[in-house]
Amino acid sequence: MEKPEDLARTMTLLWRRTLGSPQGTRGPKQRVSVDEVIRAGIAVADADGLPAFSMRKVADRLGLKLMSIYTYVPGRSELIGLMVDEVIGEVPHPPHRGDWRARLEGVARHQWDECHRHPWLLQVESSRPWIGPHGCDRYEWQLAAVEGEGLSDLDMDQVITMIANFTAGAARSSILARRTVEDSGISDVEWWEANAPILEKVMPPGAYPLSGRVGTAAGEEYNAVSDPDRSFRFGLDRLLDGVEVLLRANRREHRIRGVEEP
Amino acid sequence: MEKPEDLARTMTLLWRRTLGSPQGTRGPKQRVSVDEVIRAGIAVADADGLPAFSMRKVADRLGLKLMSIYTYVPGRSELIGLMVDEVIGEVPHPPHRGDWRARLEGVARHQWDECHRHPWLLQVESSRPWIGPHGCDRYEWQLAAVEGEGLSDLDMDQVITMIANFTAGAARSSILARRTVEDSGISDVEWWEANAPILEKVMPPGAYPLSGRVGTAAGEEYNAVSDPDRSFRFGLDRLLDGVEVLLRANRREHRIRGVEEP
DNA sequence: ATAATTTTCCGTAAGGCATACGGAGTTTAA
DNA sequence: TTAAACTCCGTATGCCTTACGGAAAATTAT
Repeated sequence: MEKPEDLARTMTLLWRRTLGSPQGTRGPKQRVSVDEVIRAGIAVADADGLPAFSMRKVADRLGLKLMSIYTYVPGRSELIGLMVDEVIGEVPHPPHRGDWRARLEGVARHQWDECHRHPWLLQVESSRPWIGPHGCDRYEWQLAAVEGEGLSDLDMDQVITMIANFTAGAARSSILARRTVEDSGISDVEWWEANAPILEKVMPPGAYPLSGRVGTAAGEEYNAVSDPDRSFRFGLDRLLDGVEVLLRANRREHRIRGVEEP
Repeated sequence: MEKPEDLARTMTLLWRRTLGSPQGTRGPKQRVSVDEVIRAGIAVADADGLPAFSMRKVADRLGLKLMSIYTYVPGRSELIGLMVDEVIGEVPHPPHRGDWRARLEGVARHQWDECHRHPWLLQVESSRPWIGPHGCDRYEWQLAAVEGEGLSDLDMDQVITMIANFTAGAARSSILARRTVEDSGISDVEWWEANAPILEKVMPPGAYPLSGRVGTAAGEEYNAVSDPDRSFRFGLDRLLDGVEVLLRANRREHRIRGVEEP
């Protein structure tokens, strides 16, 4: 579905800062820049989400007509790829400080914040992952957080992947919950008024003993049906405890084999 | 954006097995059933994914015309809600066996398999989560996996949420990777032919030392850019190690307080 | 200075989508 | 027998992406 020439063109757009603009200079000047198109795209996606993200809205925001956008980027999905790499580079990766645990927490928190700044990131499903400059920097920075702790190269990759997967899942829950309260055009009251009579009819008392007990406890503690931020911290703590178990096991094995430790 | 009467209607559709069909019997008989509509919807989503899921395709599959579908379900998003609950009930939850670790592994694996059977599940973003019968059963079953291990009600909820979040994130990666090799219309060769010259120009040797080292090791081991199933198992093992740490800490605290243990 | 070339901007149109509305026909209840 | 309720569906509105081609602008070649 994707033409090879579009692929090459998108790659040169992704790496435009490194490559410069090697175009012939004939023809009228462009009224805006690729960067402006990308930033406008991000603004639209931030405001409306990815399903409602349209080329027309990007054009409107720039004072251009719809079809002009296609002289800047090959198409919608390529523009989204460019937006993703742009957003990854938005907040610089802070230098790593503290022990491995603090560093990994930083990596996870960085991704968590990013997902909440641009909730459409988790809606992106490109057929090919684009290899852009900021994505590459990100991976290098993530790996640096676990370098020098005695993990194998493979386990370094696995640990990073695990953190990223968990964070993505938790952020997805969080964003979905936020959308629920924010932009569903129906109020909590209306929602309960419509649901309660049916749920009462359909759930005999004692039908869901554990759900009832736990749901009540959770509801009282959270004052809501869930507390995504808290779930993120809880899960991350357990995950890092698990990493600690792995690191300890590695160190023990090294000692048995007679390898020196710092 | 959602009308209250549609909400109530969808709830009675969700719980149709429990409620029966309390409709007046006037007018022509329906040519198909709601269940058939839902199953047709699932078939379409399985085949084409959620973005390409359309009411017209559902109608075509049932031998009906487009607008007739709207006499069965209020609209597209409500139909998707019904499809989700249907799919959750598709494979019965097996009774829990073994220790807590085996049980939680079963819970995670159940969700993992489900996501791969119906990859569109992770594309669903409803404004309101529908409370359906199978979803309720699922939560009860998940909680039963950690009941009786000395966790507080709140921590039971947190542990389940954590497993679900991680599994969702890992499954998302897995499904994205699968789609990349399967249905992007461009071959691996074409992809590299378009990317390699630019990447060579743009990545001086030594620019990404850790990525280079780890990426090479991972590539050789996986024979691919990633191995999602392996990442899932790795992450789940670390996660469960982390739960074990929590359980141990709980037990120690109980002992200090002089509470009996089984 | 003039012609050729390249590039931008954009109008139009094709083909997809959800769904609001209303009409025709069918079945049951009054 | 008539009124009501319900199903099926044709039509229309208003979104969406993107292929194609034309007009105008800016540079390069002559």
